[in-house]
Amino acid sequence: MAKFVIPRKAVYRLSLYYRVLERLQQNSIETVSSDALARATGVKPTQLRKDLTYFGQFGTRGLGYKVESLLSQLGSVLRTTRFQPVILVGAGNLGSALLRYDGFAKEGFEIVAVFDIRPDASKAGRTKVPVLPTNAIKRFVPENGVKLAILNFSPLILHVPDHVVVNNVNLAIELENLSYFIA
Amino acid sequence: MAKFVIPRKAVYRLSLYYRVLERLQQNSIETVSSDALARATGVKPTQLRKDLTYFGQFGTRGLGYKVESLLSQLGSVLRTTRFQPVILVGAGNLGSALLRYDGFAKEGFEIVAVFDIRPDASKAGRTKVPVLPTNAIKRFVPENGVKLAILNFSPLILHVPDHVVVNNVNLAIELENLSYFIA
DNA sequence: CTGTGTGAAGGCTTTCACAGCC
DNA sequence: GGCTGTGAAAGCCTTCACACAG
Repeated sequence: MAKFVIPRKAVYRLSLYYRVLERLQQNSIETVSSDALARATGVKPTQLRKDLTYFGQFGTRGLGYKVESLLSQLGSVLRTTRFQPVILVGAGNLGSALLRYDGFAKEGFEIVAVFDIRPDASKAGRTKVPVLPTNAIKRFVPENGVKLAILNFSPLILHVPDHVVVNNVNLAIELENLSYFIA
Repeated sequence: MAKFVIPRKAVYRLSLYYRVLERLQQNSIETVSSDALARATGVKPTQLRKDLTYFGQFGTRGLGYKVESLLSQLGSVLRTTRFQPVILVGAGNLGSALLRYDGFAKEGFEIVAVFDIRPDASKAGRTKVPVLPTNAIKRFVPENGVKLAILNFSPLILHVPDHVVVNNVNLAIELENLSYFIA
């Protein structure tokens, strides 16, 4: 399974497929075609099939995919990626709102710490998660088994070593960008 | 200015450049090279220059870019995209946290309504923004001058006409995806 | 000689077209 | 006949190499 040749975006979509499959299973639907699954996910059927082939052959020609089996197989691809300790950078309004967002916990991610340039007590407030100064990241990460998944809500660009993966989240920019494409 | 040939991602980065330039201006820095601006934004210098050429020629060879002038020119490219009324889909924990997030207002976006499948009163709670049932979107949008910038925090795929631009935000998926690339 | 502007090359991702299996 | 699996083609975006201006 040549992991390095798999497009990033294909992996991303795997998560989308997984979620739709969960819903199908809840509704006792047993098989699904690439066409139906693709439409529910907002992608093209050929893309879905292509994405799956990066990881193996899961379907039956002429029939489609067994929901349960595909779910468990995608699960085992994604499983390794769950239950990761995560840190947040930026404890502003958005970052601290996310601390109270239980969606992460449901998905198996534990936010173990938040970092902010000015970590004042008020921000920690209602949560048990420590709010630490940004410059403490370097020490914290190896000491706490954070395998370096970082969600960055601050307006700063984090310069990190190659093995560190950062996801920058700036919703205002997302929006601005979005609206550029309006008429 | 052949707008249709401009890569989406280039437009996105324009917003990033704009923000860094604002900071530079606040610090009374007058000129900046593509190299410095690129590093501050986390992109490659050639990419920055290429991005800018989609919109015109803003620099001086051998010297760099005048911060103020570039700022105002990028501003006029992006300006049209600001002060757009926006609707949110999904009033769960994350969506309602965002209602209290003042970052959007600062950037010139006004959230005019939130839609949710089950719009119970508790969700509206502390805010003035109405929480409406999802099926009211169709009527609401044209009636309220929403030019269809939609931030979707629900786990649903929104099927919309081509002229509608949707930004799907599912942070749990972002994270899951992020962690796939860790060791 | 420094640093921008840009055609051309390269790389990555999506889409096509159709072979292969149920 | 229906639907998956997949090499090949197309499309999109990034990077390179260098011309050109100050």
